[in-house]
Amino acid sequence: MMADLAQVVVDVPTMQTNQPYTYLIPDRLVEIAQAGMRVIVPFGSGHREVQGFIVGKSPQTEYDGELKPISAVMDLNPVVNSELLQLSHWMAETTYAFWITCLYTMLPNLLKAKSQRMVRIIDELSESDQMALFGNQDELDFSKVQHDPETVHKLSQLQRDKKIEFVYQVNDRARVKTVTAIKASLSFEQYEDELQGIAKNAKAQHQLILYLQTLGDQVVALKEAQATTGLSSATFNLGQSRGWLTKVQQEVYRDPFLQISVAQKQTLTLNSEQKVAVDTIDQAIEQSIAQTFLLQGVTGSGKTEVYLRVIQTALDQGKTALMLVPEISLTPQIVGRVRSRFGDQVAVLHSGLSNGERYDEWRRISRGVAKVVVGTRSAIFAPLENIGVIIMDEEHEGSYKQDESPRYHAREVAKWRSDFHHAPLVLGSATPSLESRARAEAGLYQRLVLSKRANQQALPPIEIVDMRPEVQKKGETNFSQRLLSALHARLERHEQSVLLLNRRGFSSFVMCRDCGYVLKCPNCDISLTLHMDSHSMKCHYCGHEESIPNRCPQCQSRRISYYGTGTEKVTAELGELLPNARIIRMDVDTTRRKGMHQKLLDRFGNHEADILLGTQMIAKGLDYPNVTLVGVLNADTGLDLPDFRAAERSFDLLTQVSGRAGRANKAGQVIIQTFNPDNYVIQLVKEHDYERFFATEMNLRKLAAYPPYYYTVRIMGSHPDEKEVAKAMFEIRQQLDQVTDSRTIFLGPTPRAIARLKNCYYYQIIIKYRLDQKLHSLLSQIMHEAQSKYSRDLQISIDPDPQYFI
DNA sequence: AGCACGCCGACT
DNA sequence: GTCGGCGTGCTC
Repeated sequence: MMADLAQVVVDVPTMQTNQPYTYLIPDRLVEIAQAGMRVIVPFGSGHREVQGFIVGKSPQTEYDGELKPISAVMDLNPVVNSELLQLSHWMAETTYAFWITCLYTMLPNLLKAKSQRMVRIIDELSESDQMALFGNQDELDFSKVQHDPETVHKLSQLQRDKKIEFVYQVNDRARVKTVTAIKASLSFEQYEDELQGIAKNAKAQHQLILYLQTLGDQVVALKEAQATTGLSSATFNLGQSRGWLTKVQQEVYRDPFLQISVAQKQTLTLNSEQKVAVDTIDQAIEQSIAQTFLLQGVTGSGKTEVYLRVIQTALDQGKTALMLVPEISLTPQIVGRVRSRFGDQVAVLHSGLSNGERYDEWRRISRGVAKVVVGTRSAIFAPLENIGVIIMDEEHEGSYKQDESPRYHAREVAKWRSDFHHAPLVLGSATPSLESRARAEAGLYQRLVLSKRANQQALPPIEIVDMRPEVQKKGETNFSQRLLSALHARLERHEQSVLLLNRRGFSSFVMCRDCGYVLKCPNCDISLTLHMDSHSMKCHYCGHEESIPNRCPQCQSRRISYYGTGTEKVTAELGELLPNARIIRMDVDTTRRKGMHQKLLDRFGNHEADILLGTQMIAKGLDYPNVTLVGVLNADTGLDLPDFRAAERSFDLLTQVSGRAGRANKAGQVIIQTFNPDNYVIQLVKEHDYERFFATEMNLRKLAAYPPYYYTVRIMGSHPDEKEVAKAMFEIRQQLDQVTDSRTIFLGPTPRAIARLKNCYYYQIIIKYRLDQKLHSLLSQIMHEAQSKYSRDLQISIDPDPQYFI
């Protein structure tokens, strides 16, 4: 029996509608409608239509109400295959997100249709209403008038009088880019006949026919045909009207690679450690084993070459490969290398692409044209089939966790797909996350170590400079004598230096020196940040902007000025200390414009500057042979944040930035300035000793019951009224206490460090657990009940394994 | 989300 | 008496 019912997940992201609804498949669509296709369905009262996904078909349903039919099917082929459909469901379950949100997250933006609310006239209006509201049209886009209360009021009256109705239109935005192309419409002999018929002096026509004879069945872009023949478009038009050729619209893919410079193709020989790693992973690919490997390699140890080799193996086996990188803009070299090795088989997916480019890359993957995918977090959903290997470079990076719903971790999704495809997963890092390193310790992951740099250079020596005596001697400064003379030496030798200003958890704010007043955002309880570019104070959370005060609003003192160190201030100080040095400053302000990031790096790479001074963003991926000195101006700021991962992140940052020195044949040197020279993080960075850092940090995590010993979940509640959130969150806490395992630990509810944000109050409960059978279903239940149980404005979100705790 | 339904206060 | 405010429940 033909299934004629479809289970549809509708685009109404609420907990109450987070389930498949049953629809009739009308006869005309029975042959077409498949699971994984987007559909338009009527939903709710009135003429409301929404987009949805068919997630299954069935001949029967439990639902005994009246069924509505699917209005339209939006796709000819499923946009979500069976694997990704299952994955979306799993993700919705494990991240407490709406199924519909998960489905959209896996697809390019363009496939999210925009629904338009139109107002349509159904009965004659008075002359004045007609003109005032609709003019000469009989339809009106409601979104254009919805902010005008008078018009809205008028429209709702007319609706009540049944003069107008509201209609919802769903427009698919996905457009395929096409170019005009031509193809020959006659046979070789027929063209011979045509040649007899044209005038002797019609040279252009003659040439056109000769050209068409060479084409055979080929379809050639009109532009290209013009270029090769040198004939004008008029000639081709004439050819069309004579019936010599036909014009067709040919689908093309937008090329996102035009801007990425492709590095020189080079074959590198593997050292013995690399060889072991490659062979081991190759074996898992060939035998289709879903083993996870932790590829632990010091900075510059040639992890990329290992990736490329195992991708090649997957391709040789007729399989595909998926490679994730933390941020494309920071690792353009890697993309370049993959592309130079595998050419057109590579598709790239990252945030820098336009919606159109992203859609085209996605289609190339979907159709099996692209067999290797390189991309950032969301590329983990690339519709590749028959995956042979999945690679995650810099697996410890926080950017692999999405910090909005669905709050998935790409590592977990990668694991899921690795299991599904029976393909190995390779996690690469110089400073693995404690979670991954601990799993390797427990034997769940297989550890592969690259302990030597590929270029045989030793890791650069790291020197720790105690800033306390420096500041006592010279007063407030960002540069120790030691660092200054090292910079001097580089200038004289025409070598380059990189300076890191650690700004994590640190901002330039305005403070009154007399009364201590700090300028804060009126909407959010956080300090405003000084922006010299725009001469204003800005809130980094809500975007509030005001002018820089010259008198303290509290005590009227004029001694109100900025406090803290920004790259601007440091650049100025450096300019005074080393007047001859050419400095490039890199931070969020100088790289805000698209492409600026790469431009600045390119300038530095071309030795147009001696010193690159920047924030965290300079720590990764930078690979310039002429850099022999790395200085860290203030190693401390990240160490004492109220976040259990602060030490781990600092270790990673300092290790990464140290790795920028001495990449080629010149020896490198690293100088780290700190007010805490004895801190274990600083000391172990100096020793290049990740393993001891791991052991030390694991002990601390064990004592404090944090990951990897415990799992964490955060429940966040928000409401415009503080009393409402607090009440609801305390009730949730009680509910948790009663049901969950006694060994499970709760923190809170507490107001967030920034309790008020965008005029909402935030409270959070942190849950730490090891084994808790009931917790998951209880959390799902809390999500479900939230809307009906508490105030309607209460927002509850649940974040499994949150990355930031402040 | 968006809409209907229903229950209360303040108005022609 | 009724218009319109918003709290509540439902959407195959």
